[in-house]
Amino acid sequence: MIHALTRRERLQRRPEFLAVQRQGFRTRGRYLTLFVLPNRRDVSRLGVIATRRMGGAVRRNRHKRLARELFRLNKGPGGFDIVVLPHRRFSDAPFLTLQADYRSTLRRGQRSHG
RNA sequence: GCAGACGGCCGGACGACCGCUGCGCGCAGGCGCCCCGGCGCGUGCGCGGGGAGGAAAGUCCGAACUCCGGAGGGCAGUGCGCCGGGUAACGCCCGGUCAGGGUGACCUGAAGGAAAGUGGCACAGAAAACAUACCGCCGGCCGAGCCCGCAUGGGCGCGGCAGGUAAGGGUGAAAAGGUGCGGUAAGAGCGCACCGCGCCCGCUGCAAGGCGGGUGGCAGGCUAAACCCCGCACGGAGCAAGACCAAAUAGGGAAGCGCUCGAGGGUGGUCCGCCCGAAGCUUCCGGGUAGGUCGCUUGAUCCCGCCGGAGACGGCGGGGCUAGAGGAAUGGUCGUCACCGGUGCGGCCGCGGGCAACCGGGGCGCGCCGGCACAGAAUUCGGCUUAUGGCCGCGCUGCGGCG
RNA sequence: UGGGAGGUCGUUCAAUGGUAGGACACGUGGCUCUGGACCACGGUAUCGGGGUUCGAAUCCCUGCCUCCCAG
Repeated sequence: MIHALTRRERLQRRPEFLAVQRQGFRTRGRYLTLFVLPNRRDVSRLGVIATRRMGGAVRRNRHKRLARELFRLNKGPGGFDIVVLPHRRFSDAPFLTLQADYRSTLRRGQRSHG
């Protein structure tokens, strides 16, 4: 199932996040910032940054859920670690707007890695 | 109609598609262990049935549970504090009492003790706590003066001395009851009436208290969310508690204390008691491991009915199982219908103004647009507090209008 | 998740329950040809809301924010 999202497709540990943020390519969209790094695997993996500065638990959960949904519905060929940093107004935008923003931002990030 | 008080309830509904999670069943295949067939842990697919809240929040109280030795005694410390009841317990809840606030329905209250002791009360003021007397008021004695008078004498104000007073003035948040009448040299509970206060008695209430009568002319400022006294309660930590399995290293360096005259430890105050206890113990530096299972959801539980009670709540009977994740799931898109707000349309209804055309605002209907709060379980309960969208009540209060 | 500590001018520190005070910074004026230094004057604060008290930065309750610790 190409639209599934399992635990293997997630970044979980802090060293993994730091590697993507430091070595990956950063592209900034209207509602989010992406860090993209090739990972030599057959699947892509997702990590979401939801710090306390964004708001309470409800808003941070919503950011994570929306980011997962974007990743799940827009999987490319695979082989990238992607870290999503939502911006402040992220969860106020309609989903289709976010999806368009995500797609164009991700395309720029992946093209930079050839 | 407007404003308000009180109590209770809900926290959008349904459907389609795509996902997440752990439980049960079925299938496929991986790793580890050994007694070679099982056990444990993870993976994928299919089906079935579950999957956030009234506050899950803040972490302000109380408990359950677990470990610390069986939680012993004194001191210290902390918390609570009208009365009766409820509860496993509480700082919570119910019913009452008193005090304060509000026109009222109602609301609020850490509400024991100031004649056990200690402390504090700035500025102002004479005086701020076993009372005193600044400006005053009052009479007496002494001195000198003036006036009236023939005179004994009388009057007026002034100064001094020793007193009597607390009415008036003034200060302050607060000055030894308040108001009125009598009384007096002036005054004063000095006397009287009413109110306040203390004591006694009676009736009433389980009690806090209430009501009534008598009596004393009046004890005595405020502050205990100041120290404190009295009464009651409290051992300490917290699910990262703790238990088990697996893995891992080496007993490396420095300083201090101690070797029976006893260091140190036994979950943190201190002393006593008790226990362990010796060639080591404490602190710092350096190094290793940081994976899994249980605890983990059946409980002071939820729903319904009956009974007891004024109520909080309790008892009995029947039925239900209602999240257990773990860097952390409960999501996304679309449609229909509710609810709220704005706007447009004209069909209808009734109201006010105007002779009328018409104007104003209201309800119903249709269309469009927007909104739909506060907020996310992390061991589990009982409360409190805070945040927040609405609904309901033949109910309650005040004001205004009409009949 | 659990356990603690603390909020005072713009910054950093004070203040037995009795007028919130310095230092640095800031503003104005003086001195100087100008600037600095110096001198004089001035503005600015008790995290919010209640309560106790005659009186609260201080005591009590409650909310908000910040920081620290962990097997």
